[in-house]
Amino acid sequence: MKGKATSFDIAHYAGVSQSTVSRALRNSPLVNEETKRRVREVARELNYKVDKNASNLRTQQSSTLACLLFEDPTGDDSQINPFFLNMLGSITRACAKEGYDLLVSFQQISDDWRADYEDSHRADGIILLGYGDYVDYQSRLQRLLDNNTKFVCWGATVDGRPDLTVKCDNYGGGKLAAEHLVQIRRTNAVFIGDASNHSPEFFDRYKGFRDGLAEHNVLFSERNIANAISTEMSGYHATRSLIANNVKFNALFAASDLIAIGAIKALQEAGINVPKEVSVIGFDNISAASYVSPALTTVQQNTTLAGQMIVANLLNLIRGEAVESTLLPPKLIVRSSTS
Amino acid sequence: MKGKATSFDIAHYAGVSQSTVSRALRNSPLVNEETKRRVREVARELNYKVDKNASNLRTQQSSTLACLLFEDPTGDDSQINPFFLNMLGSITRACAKEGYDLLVSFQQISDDWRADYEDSHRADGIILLGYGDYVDYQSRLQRLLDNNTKFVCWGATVDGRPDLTVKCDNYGGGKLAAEHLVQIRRTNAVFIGDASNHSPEFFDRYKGFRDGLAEHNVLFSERNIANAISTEMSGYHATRSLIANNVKFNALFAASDLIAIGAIKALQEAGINVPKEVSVIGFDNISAASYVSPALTTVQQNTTLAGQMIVANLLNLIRGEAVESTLLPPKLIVRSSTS
DNA sequence: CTGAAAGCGCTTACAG
DNA sequence: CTGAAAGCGCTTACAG
Repeated sequence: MKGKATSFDIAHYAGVSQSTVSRALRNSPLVNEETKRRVREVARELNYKVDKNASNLRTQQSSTLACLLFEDPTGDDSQINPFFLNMLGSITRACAKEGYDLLVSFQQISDDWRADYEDSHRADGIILLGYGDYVDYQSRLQRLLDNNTKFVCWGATVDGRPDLTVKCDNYGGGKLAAEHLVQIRRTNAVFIGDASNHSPEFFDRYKGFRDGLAEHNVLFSERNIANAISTEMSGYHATRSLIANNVKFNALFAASDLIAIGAIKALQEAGINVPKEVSVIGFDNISAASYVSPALTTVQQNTTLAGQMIVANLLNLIRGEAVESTLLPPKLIVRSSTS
Repeated sequence: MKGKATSFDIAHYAGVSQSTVSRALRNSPLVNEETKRRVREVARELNYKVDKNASNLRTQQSSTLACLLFEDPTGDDSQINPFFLNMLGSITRACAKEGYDLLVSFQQISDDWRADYEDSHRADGIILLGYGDYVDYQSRLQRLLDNNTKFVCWGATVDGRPDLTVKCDNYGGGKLAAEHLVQIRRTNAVFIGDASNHSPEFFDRYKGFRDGLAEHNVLFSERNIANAISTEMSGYHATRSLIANNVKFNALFAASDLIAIGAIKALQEAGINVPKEVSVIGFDNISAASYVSPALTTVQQNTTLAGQMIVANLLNLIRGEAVESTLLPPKLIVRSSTS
């Protein structure tokens, strides 16, 4: 036989019709057990596998999800935020568990999104991951909605459709950070990250932090915010400029671990001891957080659960079932960068 | 119109035949420019995308590669060696650049490989990533060969088919480590990792290391090998047992960065100063290597280039072109864990 | 330059 | 329980 075996080949050798082969391999209750056995044996012998293109074409679905991973604009070639790599791992696992394949695609946030996986029947639904400018993001999400594409976003909310988002309780996470600093009496704090509606996740972390301090009668001044995107480099420079501007503080809350790691570097270079002079808290709990010195206190996001919820919600959407807005609980991990 | 538009819908609205629509959208030189323009406009208006299942079925190819990522047997849910996550990132990028999609699948090394992506026409070729027991691995690779599946392996060689492997020059990398230790006069070394044909990559690193020392008349005793798989935990325990057994050494070469990071922890817990009393060298240059304290000297593998070569070689195999065995040059990155 | 038609390999309603 | 047949939406050889 030349080329790959088809269901007709199996039918021929098993002495049945092609329809019966198809039914037998899909384990249809209509088929006689003995017939099934024979068909399966021939299929195994000929190393036959159902052609997914044909089967998908016929059934009009793909048993595949697509994951678009947006990168930070700085995006040098090998630098992906490890947090998203963990998410990707968790999503892949969750897909496998549900019998779905996962198409992965890295996207420049600035490019036209290659979000046509669903239109081209290559995927039944799409997962959107990554930070980016939220304002720009919204119009594109709206376009996906208009096309009736099934999708779930990590972090970013879609106007009027909270069910399409899975995210960490960023506000609550910010509060956890504030409460910890209150407890260790380090309330003269700065916040590093974008505290604006361009980065709603960071903004929520900031608001939770500010409100958490306020609940203990600590006023947080907006002058103590230094803007940064989620990279080590950006955290480093933001912290340096705070120091250069003579801002006095004994605690630093960074919107992400990468920012915090850059901040620690800047502090140490300036001869400022962490945690003796400045306590530092990050957000995410990437693996580097436990390696950096001093080990970083941080607000953990449960990436395993996040991946599972994203996939579960997306599959429900695809099946046309109702899905609820999903908020995952953060958890404070105390290490030696705060005291 | 209900459901998604098809090429017949476009044909209807553009006033041409369906064949012409297909040709126009594939930019066939046969079609009149004005006709193309009209067809494309209608396609855009109706948000038409070619159905990939139909097109793949017809052309018998998928423009998709599959990447199987094997996990270490310890594999707790969220722990994937960051080195492979970087490789995955680089492979994804390389695929995108070539116009291919990437299917990602995590596999337990012990399971039956879900390597049927090619048989089911879901992928044109397969990329195999990850450490595992090489002896077990070989028979499965042989099965892929027997099925005439197009694939490329990272690290592991396939008997008689060196062209199917892309790997780092592990032997040369081991030598780099040895030469560095000779230079800083720390030649009473131990090796942590599996130095056997079950882990050919680690074994090569070991052999390069041993031979590199021998070239400078330093004899390396096999009793200075402690077995470990590529996890922090395993490196930690291996190092502890060396210390417990009273083995004396002033240098430690770990087969991977994760092992090295675990080793540093064990040394520090035992009150042994790194690098004053023991110099430590890892392998990979994962991002944690620069965060750990002291920052880890390591042998870097160029993951960006690796991903590009893997994809390039696989595409050549798929096209039926000749491919050469590919060995990537390692590079020593000196940080503060050696002196 | 364009169209009518065959066929890629399945799944499933229909008929028995 | 099984088979013959239609049809999923394309691409491309063939004919003009």
